Amino acid sequence: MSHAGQTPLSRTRVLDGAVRMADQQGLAALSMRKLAAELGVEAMSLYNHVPSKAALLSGMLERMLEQLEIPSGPGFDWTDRLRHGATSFLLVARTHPSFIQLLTSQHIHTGTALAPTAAVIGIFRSAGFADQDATRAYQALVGYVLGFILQQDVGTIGLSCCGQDESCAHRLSLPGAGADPAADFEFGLDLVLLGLAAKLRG
Amino acid sequence: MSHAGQTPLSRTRVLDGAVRMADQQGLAALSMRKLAAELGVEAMSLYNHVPSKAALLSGMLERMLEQLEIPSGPGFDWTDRLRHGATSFLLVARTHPSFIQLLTSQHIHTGTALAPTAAVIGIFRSAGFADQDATRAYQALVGYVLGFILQQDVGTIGLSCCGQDESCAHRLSLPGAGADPAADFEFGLDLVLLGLAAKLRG
DNA sequence: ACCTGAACACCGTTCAAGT
DNA sequence: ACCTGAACACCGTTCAAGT
Repeated sequence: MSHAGQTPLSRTRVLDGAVRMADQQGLAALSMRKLAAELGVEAMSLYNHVPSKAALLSGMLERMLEQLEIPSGPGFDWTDRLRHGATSFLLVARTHPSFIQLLTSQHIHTGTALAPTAAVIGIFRSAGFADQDATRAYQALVGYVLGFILQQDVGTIGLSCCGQDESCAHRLSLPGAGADPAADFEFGLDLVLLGLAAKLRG
Repeated sequence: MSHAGQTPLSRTRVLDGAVRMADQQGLAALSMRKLAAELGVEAMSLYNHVPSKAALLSGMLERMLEQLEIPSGPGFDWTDRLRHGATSFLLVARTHPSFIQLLTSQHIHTGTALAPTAAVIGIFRSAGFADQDATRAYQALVGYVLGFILQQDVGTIGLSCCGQDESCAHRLSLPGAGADPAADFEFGLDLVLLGLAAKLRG
């Protein structure tokens, strides 16, 4: 028999398996050989559906980027649309702990990869920001969102030395950090969005 | 002879060599074996001065963190001290392209590693922020700085497909991005610092 | 005390061979 | 068209041996 009689391999099945494996065991534990084993197949079979490990990682990233929700329709204030987009970004990062690492190590130029960027720029444009200001607003907002998540990840990983319980007080010597992560995130998000709104008015 | 007659190996020489190698060829190209070769020594000799590759990476990160300048003395407004610290962070990231990647992959709890965090928290405290607000201000500021650099790195690397010249217009479909990176950085930095200052006033 | 060389258990990937 | 198995050039690291 060819592949133990299971449903045949496909790019989708390979990518799904890779994402699941990275979610559960971390990106460092993901190897072509181990992924193949978990799919009940030999390592080299993967190369029929994915040209290289780099392509596998890019495919995983694309799958995650597709999960971003950046509302474009009417019925929402531009700040609310960006707030929704930022929260969606945070959610994807929580669901897929390798998201940020993939984002910063794989460089893809497909349509689905650039769509979120184009969407956010579009929102700033329609809000009234001119070319360069739209770009700077984009960089400020995305910078904050990306950095906050990164920072929390560092804190979380650093925590692992203290056992499973999150009651580790000195964490990063930040008093009261992590008590309400969502509120912490929105504190800075409001700071940036309100600052941008003020800039737009005057 | 023992090591080709050169100056003897030491932790300092090993770390310096590793940082230089990562600066020039990227973190991915840094292996114990290649580092040893460049130091004119056998791979296993490194283990006399560094217990593991993870320890090597942590040591490199510590060396970079020591280069951060966060002024604590008087004669400066608290926003100016933070502005200086943020700019210093940007400089270290430019000098050592692996800085951010090391920061997010190595978790160290030594004094020199936590000093910058403590310094920034201290500045917010002395400016008048209470416990939780100081932490949130810290997260907002560091989040922005970290994320902006990350974002620029992604953009820069993405550029590599267009050749050496930076005249690649569509980059990340950001109009006018990269024309004045320092000004772009300060745009968001001011946004955060001015927002925090306003919050402090009431 | 420090450096070496062989060895082990891993990697990603090529290539010739099978069906 | 797709899967396999052996092979190649790499990894980090252990261990026994050298000086």
